Formats: sequence, C-alpha cells, structure tokens
Amino acid sequence: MKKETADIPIPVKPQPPLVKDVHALVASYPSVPITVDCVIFGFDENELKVLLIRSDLEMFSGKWSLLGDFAGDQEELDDAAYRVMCDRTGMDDVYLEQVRTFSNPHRHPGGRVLTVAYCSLLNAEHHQLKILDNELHWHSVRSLQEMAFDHKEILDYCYKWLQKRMQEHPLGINLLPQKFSLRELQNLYEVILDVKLDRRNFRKKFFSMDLLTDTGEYEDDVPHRPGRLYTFNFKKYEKSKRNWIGIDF
Amino acid sequence: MKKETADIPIPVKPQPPLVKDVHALVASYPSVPITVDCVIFGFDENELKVLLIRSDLEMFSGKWSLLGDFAGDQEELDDAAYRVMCDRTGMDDVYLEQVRTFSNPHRHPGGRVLTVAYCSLLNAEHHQLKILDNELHWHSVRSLQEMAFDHKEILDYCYKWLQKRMQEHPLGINLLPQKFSLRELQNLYEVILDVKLDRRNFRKKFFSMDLLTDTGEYEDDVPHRPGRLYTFNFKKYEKSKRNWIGIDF
DNA sequence: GCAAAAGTGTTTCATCTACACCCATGG
DNA sequence: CCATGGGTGTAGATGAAACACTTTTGC
Repeated sequence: MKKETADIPIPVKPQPPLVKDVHALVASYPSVPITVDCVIFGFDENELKVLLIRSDLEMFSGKWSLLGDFAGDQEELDDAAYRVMCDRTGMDDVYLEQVRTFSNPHRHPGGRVLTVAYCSLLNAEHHQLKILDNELHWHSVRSLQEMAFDHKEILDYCYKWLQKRMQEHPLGINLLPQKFSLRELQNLYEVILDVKLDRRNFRKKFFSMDLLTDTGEYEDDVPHRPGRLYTFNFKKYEKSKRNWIGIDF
Repeated sequence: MKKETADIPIPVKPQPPLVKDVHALVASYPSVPITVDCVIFGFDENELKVLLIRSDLEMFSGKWSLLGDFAGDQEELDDAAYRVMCDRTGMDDVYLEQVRTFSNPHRHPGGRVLTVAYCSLLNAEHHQLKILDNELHWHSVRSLQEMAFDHKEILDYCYKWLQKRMQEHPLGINLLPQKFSLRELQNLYEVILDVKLDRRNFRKKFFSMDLLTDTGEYEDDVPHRPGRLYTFNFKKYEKSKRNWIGIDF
C-alpha cells in the first residue's frame, strides 16, 4: 500500500520565463459574453411558481424566458443577478444564490454565451411586482413546456437544486407570510418536494427543531377551525446550524 | 391568506420590437475572459492532497496555483476543465465536477477574468503524473498557506464542497486502490471529514449499505494482522441511489 | 348539525452511539 | 512474546413512521 512516486524529488525541466505583463496575458485570452439568469420561485395558490417573461427574440417569439441579462464588464455576478432581478421586477431585498454555470456553445442562437443561473425563493404576496414589461408574471412550474434558449433545462436543474436545498435549509419560510400556520408550512413542503407528509409527524418534526415561535394568534377568514400562527426564529436558526456527519448514499 | 394580484390580467404595456438579429445582440454584450481551474484532490500517506503548480506569473513568483487555463471560444466548460487536466498532468479517465463560478472583478491582476472551479478526487497511486512542468506535484491541503490569485479561497470552497459531497456520494472510493481494506476506507473518511469515527460503527454502516464485495483476499506487507480486501460495487450503487425525503436543518 | 381542518400520543421499528475483548500476523 | 491493528456484538437512546379520534370554527 505504500506509494513513493509522488514525493520523490523529480528533476524539474527548464521553465519558460515568468509572465510579466499580466494585462497582455489576459488580453490574449478569448473572451465570451456572460449572462446571468434568475430563477425566481414563488408559492401561490398552493402551487410552486416561477417568474418568467416573454422572450424578446423573434426566433423565440411566444416562448417564455427566465429573467436574464448580460453581466457588466466589471460586475460581480452576484451583483449582476441582483440587478437583473431589480430591473425586471422592481423587487429588492431578495436573496439569490448561484446555482450553476451553463456553457453549451450552442445554447444561444446568437453565438457563444455563457450563463450563470441564480435561484431565489420568495413570497409572491410580500413582493409586489412593480414592473410588468414583457408580460412578466408567475407561471406554474408543473405546467411549463417549451421555453426559450435552454431555459427549460436550467429551470429543471434549479428545481432539483431547490428540492435538495430546501431539505437542508429553511428556505421555504421565505415563501410564507411572516406569520403562518402549520398547514401552510406543510402544504409548501408537500408541493415543492412533491410528496405527501403525515401531519402529526410533520408538526412533531418542526416543533422538535424548536425554531417556531407561537404568536398566540390565529388564522382569520378560513371556513373552518382556524390554526395557530407561528413565526420562524431566524436568529436561533443562525446559531444552531447543522454541523454533523452522516455518511448516506 | 388568499392573494389575487399576480394572476389578475394586467394591461400589457407596449413592447419594444422583437430582436431579429441575434448575432448582433450577442455582439453587443460585453465579453469577459473565462478560465477553468481544476482542484484535483488525492489521498496519499494518510493525508488529503491537492495538485498544484507554480504560478508562472512574475507577480506571484513562488506562489502555488491551481491547474487552470482559459476556456476556448467554443468550448464547453466541462471539456475545458478536462483538457486542462490532461494537458497539465497527462492523466485521463478522471471525473471532474463543476463546483462554482468565481467572479470577483479584482480576482485576477491582469483584469477581469471569470473562473469556473472544477473538482475531482483521484487515487494518486493509480494516476501517474506524466507531465511535471511548473513543478506540478501533490501538496498537503492542511499546510497550504498563501496561493496565487484567489486560489486559496477557491480551494477552501472546494474542500467544503467535497466534505459535503463525500457524505452523499461514494466519491471517496476513487481515492483508494481497487481493492482496499476497511481501515483504509475509514482513514480516508476521517482525514477528509476531519473527524474520528468509531471503527465498529463505521464497518457496520458500510456493510449494511451492502455495496462492498469481499474479495477473499487479504492485505500484504503490513506489520500486523492483515485486513480483508473489498471492492466497491459501483453497479449496485447506480441502481440504488438515494431517493428519500428528510427535512434536516 | 354538518363540513373541514386543527390539534394531539403511542407504538413500532430502524438507526446511531458507546463501548471492550480476543485474534492473527510480523518482527 | 510483544506490538499492532483486525475483527466482532450488544444495550440504550434517539429518531422516523404509522395510525384515529376529538375539537373548533364557519356556514
């Protein structure tokens, strides 16, 4: 089991001279247009939705598109994604996470364009769209068919990413009003993860995490017994972040 | 809890005309040099190692660098990463995964350069380095200090990614010889995850996953009782991939 | 009073954890 | 025979899953 090769001193070949002019070096690299695409998920009427606009390319006429734009010359991509979201929707105060970079050379009909996908989850009720250009609106994720570019592929990837992420982080909370009932919370998990969950076990699970604060208030305007309303204790969560080892595959 | 706004028909503003010339559109985007950086982890002498070269930039003289190069004009990034690895190390048949794109506008001293990090794990013994230019060799991950560019940050990110990934996928198997003892397997997990594990529980865990095949052979050349050698049943693993729901944060 | 969802406990089972002794081999 | 790690089992705790009835409200 011993191995020796890697650390035996090996005669080093003569090296080319060090690069002095780093700007010239960078200028010699091929360069590529970069876009960011925002996959903004929301939850509404017991469905997972995603914000889309009509593509403004003639060849994709009628097709739906993610919210994207090119990244500025000197712009951090996180900032670009945030800017795109603000510009397209008028929303701010929304958390975006980088998911993946898509680089198929034929993904854009106008030539090589890289795109970096960003993902977000938000409460459609609490974030009014202030701009509606290009028919911006919420679409049911389940019923989406064709989209412009490779945006369906990106969306599908982000949805899987979201399902995983959602089981490890309390992202889902962002989809609910500040005060929410356990039924709403459970609906949300059932819809996004596409599973049925046992109500009692679900409640036990969340109560045992001890991250919900009982407001003492109750639902209103429901045609049945109103449920208690809770808030999520983000501060407590930040302090107690998961930190365990579990080999599982 | 009802909300109505998003799906109420909203008068659509007059739209700008559709874009016809997509090439002109793309040509109007700012474009940016892209590189890929390969973070190639290996395991040797009971340590996690990473393949590095000396930076060939004068301003980083003496500093270590990840294996990177620019991505071709029309090149898929996965291919670019693979190419870089082959060119730099002479290895092939190695699995690389995209981890994240780093976009700080000041990360490269020669101007704006995006980089996409790719990560791999391999068995240093089974993949001989065939090229040693730029002092390519394995470095202990723990003892690394300064590196060129933002490569330390990238490496740290990839290491965390690896630790997580390793708990959900049998990546670690790639770091061992085809036939390995349970001690070797456990060492690997302990070192990479930076924890101590109970030997009996570790064995039980792996045996219960039922993915190890007993070869009937034993270690050789060890100064103590030799352990059984196992192989990993990749086929079985492929069929049984995890598919469960567990909310845990 | 009826429909609809809220709220609540227990049992079973699987999994994780902690823990200690004898065994086989090389030197 | 000694040093070194290989190999093994059990009991207790914890967490997940299955499962049914009573309560509260709006209508």
